[in-house]
Amino acid sequence: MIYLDYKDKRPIYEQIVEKFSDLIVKGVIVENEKMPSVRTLAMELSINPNTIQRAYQELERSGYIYSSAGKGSFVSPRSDFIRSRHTEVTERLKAALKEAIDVGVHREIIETIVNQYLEGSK
Amino acid sequence: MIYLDYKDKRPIYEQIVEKFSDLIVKGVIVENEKMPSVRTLAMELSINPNTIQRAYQELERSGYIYSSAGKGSFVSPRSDFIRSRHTEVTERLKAALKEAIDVGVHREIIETIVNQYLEGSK
Amino acid sequence: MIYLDYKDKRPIYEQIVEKFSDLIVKGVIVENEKMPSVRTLAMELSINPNTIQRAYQELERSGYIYSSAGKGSFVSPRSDFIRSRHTEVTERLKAALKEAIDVGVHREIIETIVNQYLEGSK
Amino acid sequence: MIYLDYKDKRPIYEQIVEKFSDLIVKGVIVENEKMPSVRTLAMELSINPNTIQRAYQELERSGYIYSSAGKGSFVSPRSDFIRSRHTEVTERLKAALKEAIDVGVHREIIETIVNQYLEGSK
DNA sequence: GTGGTCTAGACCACC
DNA sequence: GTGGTCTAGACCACG
Repeated sequence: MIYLDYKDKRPIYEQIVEKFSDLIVKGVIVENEKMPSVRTLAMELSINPNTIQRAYQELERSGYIYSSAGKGSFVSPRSDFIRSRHTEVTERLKAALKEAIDVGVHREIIETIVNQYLEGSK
Repeated sequence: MIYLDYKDKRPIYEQIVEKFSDLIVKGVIVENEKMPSVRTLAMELSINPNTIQRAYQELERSGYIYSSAGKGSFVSPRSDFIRSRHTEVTERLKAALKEAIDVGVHREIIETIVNQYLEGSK
Repeated sequence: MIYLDYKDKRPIYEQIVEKFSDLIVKGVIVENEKMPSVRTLAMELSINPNTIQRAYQELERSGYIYSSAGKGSFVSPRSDFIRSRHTEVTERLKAALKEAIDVGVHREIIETIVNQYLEGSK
Repeated sequence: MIYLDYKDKRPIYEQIVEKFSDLIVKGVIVENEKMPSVRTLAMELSINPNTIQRAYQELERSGYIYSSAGKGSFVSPRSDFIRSRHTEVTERLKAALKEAIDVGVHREIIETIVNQYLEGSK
């Protein structure tokens, strides 16, 4: 379900956060579905439970999951995080656009790229 | 000429690299212009010369500047780095677009954002 | 009669205690009225009877209910707990006021908030 | 500077967060002042550095301090956290008021308490 | 020296 | 069984 990339220089817990938030955003894991337990996932990835714990903690802070001791961790209802995710993503888009313009990429090139992606998503 | 942001989580040397690469890309510092010496810049920013040294190394590795022993560091000719910078920036733009679409941001919203920035740059 | 919030970080037994103590304080359940049996409530909420048991123990310890073996649990006479509940609640109010003042919230803002709530309760 | 209460059932890291946020809010520690290093504070309190780390991480997330590897942790400018602190504190006040009213504390008593504190702060 | 990450192993309350 | 906290000790990049 999840693979780690040890060549990636980002911390492991961050990779896990990214993987799961993706799965949740894309609807692969759905509302109120149970997340793998801290211990089992730790064994599966053969890393320390504390690292998983840290990742789950971040996922909870961002509203992707909720946990309750003794029961487990579960995926949050979509409405709880979808808004923040949108603004986060559009902020990144704005930054990328600003940088491209600053660096002097021609407007036509930017338009072409944007249109490609917008067409592809229809 | 350069200000440091201590609340920025990135290493200081990386901030310096970013600041100078920006200045160079935007043409504020031009081809073959002399970079401030490691020692004077270190004093100006009151940080360790090693940190400046490290930043200059990175700038050289990325092709933004070249150094000649005993004389100092100088800005590279534009053609040496401008292309790589462009592809780097457009890659980031593509990634941001893909993610926005994946997450389900409406096409109209993306178009509006893009147009805003393209208009602003005219 | 009672709903659980699984996103609440507090233990379930504590939520149950809070819900019932509220119902009792507000007079929804009255003196000497019988509490639902541990088993039926456990089934209704589909949780472990031990959890209900624990909640009832706490309620008894706090003086909200009393139980007699073989007969069930019953709501205590109001006078038994109402005083302690009042002091508890006013202590919390004092703490909140002190903190607001310490942090530097303007007196006018505090007054406005207080008046809003006092008006609303008329 | 900081004392731990081992009878307190809250986690240690949370106590530390509370102590420092108080010191910062009350201006005992001022803008850009250096926080004790993770290791020295750990030794002083004779607890594990990880626990301090966790506390500092929370303080940073809440905007009270900022940290940079290799340099240390520092108190944020007041403007960075004062707003969030105010809303947090007024929310707590509102909750306390609501509860007092729900439980049936007389309006006159609430008014008396509020006036006491408001007078005391003049 | 600093903060940040990770492991190994333990204990706790809750369910 | 679950998540949550804590300790002990290690390694890393940064300054």
